[in-house]
Amino acid sequence: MTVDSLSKVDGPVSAARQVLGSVLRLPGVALRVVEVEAYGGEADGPWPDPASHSYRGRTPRNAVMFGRAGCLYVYRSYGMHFCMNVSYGPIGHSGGILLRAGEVIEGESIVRERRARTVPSHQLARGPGNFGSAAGVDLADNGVDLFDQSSSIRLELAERESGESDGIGRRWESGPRVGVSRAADRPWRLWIAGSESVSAYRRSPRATSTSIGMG
DNA sequence: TTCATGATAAGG
DNA sequence: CTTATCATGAAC
Repeated sequence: MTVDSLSKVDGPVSAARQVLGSVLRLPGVALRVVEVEAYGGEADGPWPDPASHSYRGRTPRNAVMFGRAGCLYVYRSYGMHFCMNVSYGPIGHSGGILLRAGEVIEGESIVRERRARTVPSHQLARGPGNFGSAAGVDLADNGVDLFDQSSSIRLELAERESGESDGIGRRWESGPRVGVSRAADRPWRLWIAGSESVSAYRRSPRATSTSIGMG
C-alpha cells in the first residue's frame, strides 16, 4: 500500500478506507486514525461535493487538495481549531479525507501537554479539532508531503485486508457526515467499530433534510 | 443550548 | 468594505 493507491482511487470512500486505520507519525507522537470523513471536490470534477471546501473551485486555502495525493491540508476551523485532511486523487482534481479522531499509540505525555490535564486518554484526539491539537499542527504544516521521508509528519497506510475490516484487523462502520450543512446524509463518515476514541455523532443543526444522495 | 473567535469568499 | 457562514469544542 503506497501513495499511488491514494492518487488512483475510485472515489472518496475508497480513499477514506485507506486512511482509516493508518498511523500518523509526528516528532515523538504517533496517532492511529480511527475516524475519518470523506470529502469530494469541485463541482465539475469527478466527485462533486457541495460540502467540500473545494466545491467552488481552487482558492489559496484549498490549493493543496488540487495538488498530488498524500499531502496534508490544514485549515483553521471556527477561528480557533486546526483540522487536518489527507489529499487524494490525481493532480488537478481535489479531494480530501478529514481526520476526525485518533488513538494515541506513542507519546501520550507530549500530547497531554497540549491538552487539558483532566482529559481521559481515549479523548485526547477525539474530534477533528482535538486531533489537530493533539498532533500539534498549525497552518505552517499545510501542504506537507506525508509520504516524503524527510517530512516531520508522515502517514503509514495500513495493509488492507479484504472485506469489512481495516488494516489492523478491526471492523469499521459508516454513517452520515457531521457538521456539514449540505450533503450531510452521504454515509461518508467511517470509523473503527468499538473504538472509545471515536467521536459521538451529532448532526449539524444546519443540515437540511433534502440533501440526500450523490447528485 | 450558548458562545468564543477569525479566516474565507461573495456581494455591494 | 461588509457580512454570512462555518468540515468545532467546552462550558453551562
